Amino acid sequence: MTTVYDVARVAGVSTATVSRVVRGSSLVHPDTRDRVLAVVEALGFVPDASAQGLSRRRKDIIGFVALERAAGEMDIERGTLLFADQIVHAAEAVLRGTGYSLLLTFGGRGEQFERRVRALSGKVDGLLVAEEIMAVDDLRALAERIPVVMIAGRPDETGLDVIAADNRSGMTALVDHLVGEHGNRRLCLVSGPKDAPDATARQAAFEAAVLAGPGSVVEQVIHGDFSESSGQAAARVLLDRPRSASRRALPDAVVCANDQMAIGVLRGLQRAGVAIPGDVALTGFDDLYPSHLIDPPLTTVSQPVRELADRAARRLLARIEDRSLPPRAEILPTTAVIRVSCGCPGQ
Amino acid sequence: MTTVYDVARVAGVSTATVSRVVRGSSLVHPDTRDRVLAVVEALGFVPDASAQGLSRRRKDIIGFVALERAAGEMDIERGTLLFADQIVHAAEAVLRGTGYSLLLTFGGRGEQFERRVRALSGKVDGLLVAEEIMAVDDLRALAERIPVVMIAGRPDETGLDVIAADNRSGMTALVDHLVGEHGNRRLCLVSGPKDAPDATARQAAFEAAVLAGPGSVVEQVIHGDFSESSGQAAARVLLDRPRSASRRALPDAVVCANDQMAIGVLRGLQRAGVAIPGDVALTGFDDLYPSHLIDPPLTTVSQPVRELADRAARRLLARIEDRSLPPRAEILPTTAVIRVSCGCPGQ
DNA sequence: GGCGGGAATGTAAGCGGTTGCAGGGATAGG
DNA sequence: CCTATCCCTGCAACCGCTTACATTCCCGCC
Repeated sequence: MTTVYDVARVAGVSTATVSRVVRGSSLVHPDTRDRVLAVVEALGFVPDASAQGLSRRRKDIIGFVALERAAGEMDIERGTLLFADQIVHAAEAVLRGTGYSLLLTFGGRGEQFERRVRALSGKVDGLLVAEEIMAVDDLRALAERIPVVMIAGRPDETGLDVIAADNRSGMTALVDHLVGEHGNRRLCLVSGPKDAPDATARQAAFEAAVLAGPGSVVEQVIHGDFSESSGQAAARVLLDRPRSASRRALPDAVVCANDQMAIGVLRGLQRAGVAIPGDVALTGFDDLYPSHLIDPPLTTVSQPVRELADRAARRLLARIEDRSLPPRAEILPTTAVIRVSCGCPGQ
Repeated sequence: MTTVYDVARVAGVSTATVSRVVRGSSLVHPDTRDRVLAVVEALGFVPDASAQGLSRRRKDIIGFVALERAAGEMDIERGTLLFADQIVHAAEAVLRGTGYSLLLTFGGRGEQFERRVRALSGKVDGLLVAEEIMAVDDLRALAERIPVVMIAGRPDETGLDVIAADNRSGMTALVDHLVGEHGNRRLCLVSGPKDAPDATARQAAFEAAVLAGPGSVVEQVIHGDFSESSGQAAARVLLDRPRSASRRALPDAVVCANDQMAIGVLRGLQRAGVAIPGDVALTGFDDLYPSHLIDPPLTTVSQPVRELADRAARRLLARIEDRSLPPRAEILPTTAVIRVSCGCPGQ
């Protein structure tokens, strides 16, 4: 491996000069610079990042930690671009121009994982943490050593930088659309697990929005687990509802707390001969699924994933520059994406 | 930032001992070890990876370089798990147990990109390079400095380690299925660009397999560009074919060189009232799309992406251990994934 | 001619770990 | 009681690059 010493010797200068040339310092005579550069090229010299990092106290690497889907989920998710992947791409794009690189680790809670993140923290200048992957205490401990920015965590009083999306705005817009544009009155929600923060936030927003609508009512809330199969189960529940004189069996619209469950509901209802959106309007949440493959295209709420990652990366870089920045929670709005499953015409 | 010196001082030992404890060396008295460990914990000491890297001549990081989809493609690809993402997950899974981390960079050919990869090479112990992202010469130059393993590149005489998939086996199995099981005789191929190695390989395999079939013929080859819209264009070409006494307008089966184009063809034909697979059998290639969202589920050829990445990662680790390993090209078979669009019953 | 000043370059001290080698203490054997 | 061994620890020299500070050299000007 060629080093600055090799280059210095061959070029007949000191290592200081080599370093200055390589790092692009201005205080080098053009002739010298050219000579050194030629030698660098000839010898194929690439500075060792460890040595640079040690000397400059900066590694030019930032870490990204996210949940790995379990092996079981893998098949379910097969073919879908995950939240984490989108974040990776967006964050990498920000870093691209800066000389920083992205180091990543996936995993889930657990002793082993904490250890890995800890080791990881020695390799990076800052950490991007997606979702609620670690206990808040561990996060705080981490944040004391290196800058940490959370993506999509609960923007609570952790005292950490957080960039998150607001479940409310999109859900409200969605319900307004369903009620206002399409005149739906009797709405059902297929919610997530009761202990999932996102699920409860979406449910609260849903209920508030329906309550605010002219004459609209929450007819039923069914709890799923965010999986497609739990969506199918929800469909069965809907289909089994007794029809009475005062109400038809199916509601006007079914709002789901994520896209996967919406797909499940869609499949379940379609299989029973229910037309979507003809008989029932249906919506999802997240906009992670490739909606153009679904028939009908799914009306949903879009999380600004790339924007989230983009801002988080920038925030982290800023914090690395200036460790004393006050931590801040930044909340981005979600938006309703109107496609066809709500009853709107295509295209 | 606490260092080994801090720990040593507090624990009343030398830095050597601290280092030995942290690295898990056996030559430390249990009592000493416990004392040091306690201090490490109390002080929240995490060894600096740069210093370790410099000293041990190993960074415990491997790099991954892949093509970034252009901004334009982004929308088309929206919601699909990309080749690169799958590789990232698989490679990371291999590394997870080893103490190595994955550092990644996306990009495309171009001066700027070469530079970035070069700088990257100073940060890692080895490089995983996906697809033909760099000129072979640049790759060779890289490989002279650090271990490099290519994923899915052409397994030609580059003298580099390559792990690639074989287009032939899957395509052959697919055509055999179409011809043998479903009795299709008149087949069309929607191929890729003429200068794309994968496209030509798939086309050659297709033609050979059809030729080998009992009475089967290649009725037409249409060239697309791997995009969904080019698939739609291909559908138009198929629909415009003159029908004559000797042949119906549509072929028995349309084989596509990737899934995207297959989706395009599907949409185009369905829109014209053609039933898939009732009127025409249709197949894709890659199995990257979330086929369970498509109606009908797409019969296609599966690239063993995760297996590719898994082996590449292992190979790279092996090469890092022993730089003198002879380079080897490893070719994995592709397999036909029979779903519904070929005419088979679902589930 | 002498001197202040600025530009270009060199010297060398770190940066924070790791590890070969040496030292010291305790135990066992002579 | 002396010495050979075996453990356990410490000393100190790197690893390769950066950078504060020192040095040298060249101008220009009084």
